This record gives sequence, structure tokens and C-alpha cells, in this order.
Amino acid sequence: MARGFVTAEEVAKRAGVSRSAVSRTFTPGASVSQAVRRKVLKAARELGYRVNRLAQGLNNDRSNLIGVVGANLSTPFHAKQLDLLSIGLLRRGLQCLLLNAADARKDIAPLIELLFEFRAQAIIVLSGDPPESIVDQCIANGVRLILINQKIDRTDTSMVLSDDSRGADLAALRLIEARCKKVAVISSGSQTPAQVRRTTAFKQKMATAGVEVVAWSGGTTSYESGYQAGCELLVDEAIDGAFCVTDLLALGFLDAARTEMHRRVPADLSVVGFDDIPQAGWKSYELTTVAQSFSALTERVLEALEADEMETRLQVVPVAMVERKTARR
Amino acid sequence: MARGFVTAEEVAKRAGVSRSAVSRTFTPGASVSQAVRRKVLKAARELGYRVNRLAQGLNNDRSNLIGVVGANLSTPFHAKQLDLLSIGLLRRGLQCLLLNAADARKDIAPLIELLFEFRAQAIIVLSGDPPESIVDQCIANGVRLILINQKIDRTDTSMVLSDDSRGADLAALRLIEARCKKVAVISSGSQTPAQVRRTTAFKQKMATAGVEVVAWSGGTTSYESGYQAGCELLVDEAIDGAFCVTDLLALGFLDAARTEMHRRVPADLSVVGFDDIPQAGWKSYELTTVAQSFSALTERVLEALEADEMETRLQVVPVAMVERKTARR
DNA sequence: CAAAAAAATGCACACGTGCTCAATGCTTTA
DNA sequence: TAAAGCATTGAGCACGTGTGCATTTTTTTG
Repeated sequence: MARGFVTAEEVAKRAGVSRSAVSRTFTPGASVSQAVRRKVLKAARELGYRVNRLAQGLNNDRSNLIGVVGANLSTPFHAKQLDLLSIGLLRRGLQCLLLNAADARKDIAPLIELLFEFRAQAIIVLSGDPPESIVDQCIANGVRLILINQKIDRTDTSMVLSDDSRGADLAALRLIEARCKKVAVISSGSQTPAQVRRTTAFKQKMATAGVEVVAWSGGTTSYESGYQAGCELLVDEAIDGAFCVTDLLALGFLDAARTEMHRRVPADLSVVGFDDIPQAGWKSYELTTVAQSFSALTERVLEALEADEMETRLQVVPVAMVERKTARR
Repeated sequence: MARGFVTAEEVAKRAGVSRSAVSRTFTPGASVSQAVRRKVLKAARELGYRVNRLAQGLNNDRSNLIGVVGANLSTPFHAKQLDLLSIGLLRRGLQCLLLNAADARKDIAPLIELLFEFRAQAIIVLSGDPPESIVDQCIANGVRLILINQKIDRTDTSMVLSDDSRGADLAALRLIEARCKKVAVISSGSQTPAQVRRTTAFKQKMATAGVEVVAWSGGTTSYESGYQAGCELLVDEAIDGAFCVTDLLALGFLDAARTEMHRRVPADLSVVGFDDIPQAGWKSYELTTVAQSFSALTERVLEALEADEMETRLQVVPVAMVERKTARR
């Protein structure tokens, strides 16, 4: 057998029919007789014929490709999200063209431009915010743009995001319930919009409740940063509560508190996280945290993808407190 | 501006040149005068022109797409691997078409066939083993197939895998060094080839050393399975060592041992894992484990991708013991 | 300045597919 | 049986691009 793929032409020749017949056989709803269909399918099977989707896409200008751009994909949060998303896309007959932006936030602009070249039907941004000009190009080219946990001030873009401020409020209320007198709020140095929203909402709620808040931020959104935060903050013995805007930070913080700074949790210190990644439920942590609904998030994203018109631009997904063992009752 | 993308034709018209000139402007090494090039670039910029890669791929039969198929992508191990892989592909100018096989092992055959339709240049399989017939089709169509941590008995396929049996030996030696008298070996019920290799090599090594081994396997490759294994196995008080063929299992096992079964690690019980996922280094665990080199694995994969001929089919990546605190000295 | 060499340019084809349109064959109706 | 209706079929165009080939323009050489 010659190198390369079999074309519809060759199948047609072998089956003794026209190329049109082959095309019709593989096009649902087209008009072909049973006899011809059978001959074509037989020949196709023998030759190992596969429709060429590139040619298909070129023709009817539907590539079936959905661009997914993100960064830090090994982070439990993003990994979980990508996992569900890629399954959902496949289930709906869409293909997932994944572009990983290494780390820098500003890398995503060229990646989106690359997706234009592949005529992606839609682009899903997992993290990082696209510059204004890119958004313009998307609508100019008729490419749907969907941002996850990212809010920009435009009405022509779909955004799906968890209710960060509500979640931060829940966290605040929980720490107040734990009778904390002085609490820390920990975020990473990358200052993603989601983290900023959580931080400010938390501060505000605590301010109205008259609880003292110290803010810490630094490093990447990682276990290590949380650990570092714990080591630096907990030299202050007055701190008896902490809200980590990300579970990963919270787990690092917890370990620092227990191992390095000798705090008993939740007796001496109450800790609340955000995300509810799988590790938060592990026995060594049992972190009390604000859960994002991964499934609801991806469900909304897929809906936004299929909606004929972008009737609802902004989808806010509710969050829920999951009670475990790191906050005092 | 009209809906849809700008074509080279339109750019040519605006720049007052032929379409060929446009094509050549964007083809490195083609012959165009500076004057024309400038005019074309100007027009392209104004119109927002992007080369259509689908058409490009159709023409010269290089799609630039690399298919990546896998399952359980939110697992720390696979997530890390996918992260590095997607970055590496992008860096080499290749695009990553990701197909997530939900969970079933047998789902990957249709996914690979789907990749044929997109004329993927190569297919990287992260997990699950492709049936013989699929492999045949790959070589028939000139699609390079690369399996990670999967070994099949063929000489026409690239395989990149960690040195499982060596790793299992290291684990065995370490538990012998810890003076264990009766050890457990824990694997998941899915019985992936990698897990089988590790289990059998471990058993064999222990047998020659005259140490009693009990094998446990069940559930999925998850924290929960490890936890369950711990609860079930450790009712036997004689067990003083365990080799979990995956870190995820090991972490669950550890938590069960400490929390539920009240063992002191490593005083009463030595535990060794395999993989060295990020969580293994967290302070609550500090798992002694056999490290796979993620970077080396992906490096070999990318090399196999670019190699002109598949000169080296089988790449075995060395593993290394990382000493932490769950095995007695 | 003339001739030769080199560079630049446009035309036309190929890539593999879906779909329209006219033509053909088959079935139903009067 | 003839006419009319309908399902089936094949030819040909369009999609957007890269490139070989012949032609024209520019540069270099003697």
C-alpha cells in the first residue's frame, strides 16, 4: 500500500461509482441507493478510507475545532477543569485544540492568533486575560470567545465565572463564626482577576464586621507560596484565622502552620480555602473550603458554545461552603 | 466588515498584486521583492489576514497537528505529563489536538480513528493500549505512533517508558534496607501494563530476598483506592512495609495507616511510592518514592516525534530513588 | 551599451471535499 | 400505455493555499 491516506476518488474507482456517490455515502441525509452505499462502504473498508476533515472544513468553513488556551495545566484546579472540558467537547463532536501558554500571562495573545489560522470555531480561555485587540479580532472574524473565571468589561463576549464575591463572603462569615479576632487573607503574586475579587470582597466583609485583616500575597499560585505565607505570617501569634483564595495555597499554609509554626488547627487557627480541589478532601488536610462546581462551570461553557446567539453573556455559577475540619465550630 | 475570515485573494486585490505574491510573502524563502512584500504586509495588517492552515495542510499534506489521546487527565501524573508535553509541542511549532477518553480503556480506538480524519502527523498515547489493528493502520497511513509507559510487542512503533522494573527493584531494596519482614504491594484494579511490570518485578526481587509479600489490588488508580487498601491490609499487624505502585495510591495508603489504622510511619511501617508527583513532597506526606523524570519522558517523546526515521523504537528512561521520610533508615 | 544572468511575477494546477444542477432511471397515477 | 412524479446519479464548481513553469523585469558582466 502506498504511503499517505486514501482519497474519495480512489474509493470511487474501486467501487465503480462516481466520487459524488462516495461523498454522499458519508454525508448523513444525502440521497444514495442502498446498492451504491453498500459498494462504497465495502470499498472504503477495504482501502481504509477516512474522510479528510481538513478538506471538509475548508469546503463548508466549519473546522469543528475548538481552541482551548490556558496555563499551568498541571495545577489541580486547571487539570480538573481541562479534564471535564475535553470530555464534554468530545461528547459533542467537537475537537479540542490545546495551546498551553507555558507560564507568562501575556503569551496568550499570539496563541489566540494561531487559533485564528486554524479557523477555530470558538476559543475558550482557561486563564489569563486576552488584550482588547484580540477580542475585537474575534468578533470581527465571527469566532466565539468564552472566558472562564475572567471578567472583562464587554458585552460581546461570553464569560462563565464562579461567584467569587459570594464565596469570599461565605469564607468571611465562616471565620467570623469561628470567633476569629485577627485574620490573614492569602493570595498569590500573580493577582489574577478572580483572586483579586475574592480578596477585596473578603476584606470588605471583614471590615464591616470589624475584624482585623492582614493581607499577604506573593509567589505563584502554588503549595509553596502558601507554605511561605504561613511561615511569614504566623510569627504573629495574634493571627487566629486565614482565608486562602486558592486551595493550593491553603494546603501549603496548613502544612506550614502545623509543621513549622506549631499551630493546632482548628483549635488555635481556622483556615478556609477556595476551589475544593480533590486534595482538599484528603485525610491529612480535610480542608474547609468554598467549592466551585467544576461540572456546572463546564456545563455553562458548553452551553455558551452551542447557543445560536450569545443571548446570555455573563453566567455566574453559584458556590457552596463545604464544611470539613479546619475551621472551628 | 463582513463576517468570516479574510483570504489571500482579498489581500492581493487591496495591495494591487497577484495572489501568488501574497502567498510568497508569507512563505519563508520564497522570492519576493521588498517593495511588493511591504505592500502585501500593509494590506494584510489592515485587513487582519491570517493564513488558513486547513488549506495549507490540504495542499502540502502537513497538518501540523499532533494527536494526543489519554484518560484521567486530572490525575496529577497525567496532568503534569500533559502540561509539559503541550508546552513542548507548541515550542516546536506543533499543535496539540487533545482527545480525552473519559475513562474506559477501550475508548481510545475510535479516538485514534478520529485523529486520522484530521490527518494528524503523529499520535501520542498517554494511557491505554491501542489494539493491534489501529497500530497497523497507523503505519499504513504513515502516521507516527508514540506510546508512553506502554510496551507492546512490535518493532514499528515508538515507545517511551520509565524503567519500571528497575524502579521496583529500588523500592524492594529500600524496604529490605528498612528491615521489613512482611510487605504489601498495592496496585489498582485497572492493571495497566506499567503497574503490572512494577508489581511483578517487586515480587520477584522480594522473593529472592526471602521476604514475605502480600499483593492487594482493586479500584481505580486513585487516592481512595490507596486508602481502602490501607484499611484492609493493615488489620494484619505483621505488615511493616508497603510498596504502592503509584504515588496517588501511596498517599491514600499513608493516610489510612496514620489516621485509621494508627501506625507510626516510618517507625512501625515503611512506605515507598512510585512517580514522584508534586504532592509526594508536601509536608504532610514527605513520601519516599521512585521518581519518574517527567522532563526526560517528554523530551524523548519530542525526539521520537522529530526523528527522520524511527531509528530507536524503544526508549527507556532511568528512574531514581528520592529519599524522604516514609521509609525507615 | 549589449548580452547574459538573476530575480521577480503571474498563470494555472493540485490538494480532497460538499453541494448545486441537469440528466437519467424508476415508480406511480390516470 | 403514456405521462407525470420522484429518487438517484454524475459532472463541475468552490473552498484557500503552495508551487512549477513560462514570462517579464532587474541586475550584473564583458
